Amino acid sequence: MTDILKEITDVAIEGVKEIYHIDISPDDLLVTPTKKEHKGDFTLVTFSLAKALRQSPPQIAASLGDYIKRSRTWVSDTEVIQGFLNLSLSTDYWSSVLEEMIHDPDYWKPVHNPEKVLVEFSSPNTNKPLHLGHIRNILLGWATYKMFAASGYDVKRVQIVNDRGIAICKSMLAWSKFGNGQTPESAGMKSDHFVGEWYVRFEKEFSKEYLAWQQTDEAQEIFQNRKEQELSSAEFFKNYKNHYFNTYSLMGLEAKEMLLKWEAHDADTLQLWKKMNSWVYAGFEQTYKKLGVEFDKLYYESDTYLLGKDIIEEGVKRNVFYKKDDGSIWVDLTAQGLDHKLLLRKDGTSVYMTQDLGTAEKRYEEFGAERIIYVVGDEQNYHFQALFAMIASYGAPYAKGLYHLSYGMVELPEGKMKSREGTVVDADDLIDVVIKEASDAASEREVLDPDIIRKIGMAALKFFIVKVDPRKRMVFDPKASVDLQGQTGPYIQNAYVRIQSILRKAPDVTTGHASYEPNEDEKLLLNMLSHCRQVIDSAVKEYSPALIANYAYALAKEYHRYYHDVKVLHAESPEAMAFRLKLIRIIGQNILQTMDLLGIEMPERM
RNA sequence: GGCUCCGUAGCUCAAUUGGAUAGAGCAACGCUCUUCUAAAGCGUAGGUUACUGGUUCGAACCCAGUCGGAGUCACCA
Repeated sequence: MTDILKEITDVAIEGVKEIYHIDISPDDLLVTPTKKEHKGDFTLVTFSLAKALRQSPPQIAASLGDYIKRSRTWVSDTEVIQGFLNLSLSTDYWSSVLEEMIHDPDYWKPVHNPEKVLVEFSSPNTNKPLHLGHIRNILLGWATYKMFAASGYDVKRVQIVNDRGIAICKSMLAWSKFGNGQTPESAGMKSDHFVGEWYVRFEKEFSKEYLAWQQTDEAQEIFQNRKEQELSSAEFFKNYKNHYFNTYSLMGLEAKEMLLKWEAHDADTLQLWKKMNSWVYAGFEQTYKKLGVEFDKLYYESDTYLLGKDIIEEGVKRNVFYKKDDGSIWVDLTAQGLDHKLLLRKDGTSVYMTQDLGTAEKRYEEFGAERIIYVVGDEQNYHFQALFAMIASYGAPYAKGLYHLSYGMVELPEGKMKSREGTVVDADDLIDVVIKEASDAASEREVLDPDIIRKIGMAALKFFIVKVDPRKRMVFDPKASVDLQGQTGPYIQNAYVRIQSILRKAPDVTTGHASYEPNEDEKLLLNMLSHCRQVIDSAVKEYSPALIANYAYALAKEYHRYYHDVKVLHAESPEAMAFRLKLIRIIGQNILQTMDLLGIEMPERM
């Protein structure tokens, strides 16, 4: 009786055949947990059968109810309301559910084939520290890794580090111009923040230069001849900034020269690049550690940015891609509802798309990954659509296993984060704030272990983010995220802690509980626990750790109420105590395990 | 403007994929600690699921249109 939903479906199909002599498939039936306000544990919805069986839903429900009750001992009672058939399951059934859970510590895990899966997440640029957007990415990536692994998949965690390009050159340039040989140590700063400061410095100096240029005759003439005459000066120059950087800017020129030198393997440039990147990596490492994540393999863009060219060459030969007169190479994706995409510039250098092709190929060769999950923000939806369509177009064996786990942007209550306006929430700052908040709250109670405080603060932060459906944009309210009450990580931790507190005081119990009849709350808790597997399976199928978060919260909430209503250690009978001790132990384990899938740790006390 | 996604209580989010009277938390108000941890529990109040129409036994969910928001449409990543 491992899968009660299947059992119910089976007996219903059997019943329909017996009574109506008609074959139906499991897809024709819907079995759901019974709504709390009605009596029963599971509900069979019969409306969809009405047409095929030529009878009204209440009649069908009644006859099926009779049949099921007659033929299955584990159904103790049935009730028909409209076309809903509510089934109550027997005490024996619930008792056996508890026993199965006790004897199978992995009862909550869905089972899948050990398919090889790669999860790519985090994937930062090396010119500045991690921020709130990365945190959502990292937590989603980590939870995805954990839930796939728990379901039996062979999962590898990777990130691609965007360690080259114009952005890091900006930091490098500003540091070499204005840095006077400062180091993170001499400046007393976390090393990735230190590098970020130089990026900011570049932007500041560049803005100054740009502003000054706007006053020149050259700039004014361009402004006068603008296509969109309705634009104000400020609006026009805001849009023109990128173009200015690439054409007139001296600093832009210097940065681009630096990039060229880097590509030409200029020794000094490479040395500077290595130095600054090593600072950034040291900083990232600390942040990852605080977030409790690690990786199996790091890919560096500096190693991969030339990949993919042979695929393109091959594709041109096979007429999958085409060459324009100027020598650039393109792919036509109009058949897939997309447009033409560039793959190789006319000078033969590659673009982002090119290396993505190469990297996917490389990963398939290295890991034999049958599925690659890219955790990347939804602003890149189109890019991945094109990428996957393209890979499919040349018939790569791994094409069908590619998935873009697209998540929505994190916004602040006052709107979008903008680095230019300094409204970006830094990852390290945020972590400090939530831990500080946990510490303040703890000091009002009793003095607590710093490690417990850390767990509580991180739980608040992580749960706040991971409980939201990844696909949706979310608003991150810093004040609400440090909340320790209500629908939060610490609320769930508190349920766990209360269980541990009881278990610490519990005597060794040898009494059986066979004669104990569980009450409604206990049946509900067991019901929830036995659903855990389906929840995680849905989370895996939908790539949504939020489902697990919502499950864990619902379980904790139900437990808190149960805790309030029922005594475990001072139960009315030894059988009741035996039953409840087993039950709460399972609940505790389940909370621990499901929260672990989200990267959230449980303290023993709080 | 084209394409994609979104719109649920004052705020942040759910809703078992088309099922019963749309649920939680926060904020507000009122209760409950000599009790296994009150970071908790209980109650009150809060909704025309943006709007209009359609599909059907049944719609927050599917279809059409309208309004509002976001993303994207780079020889950037």
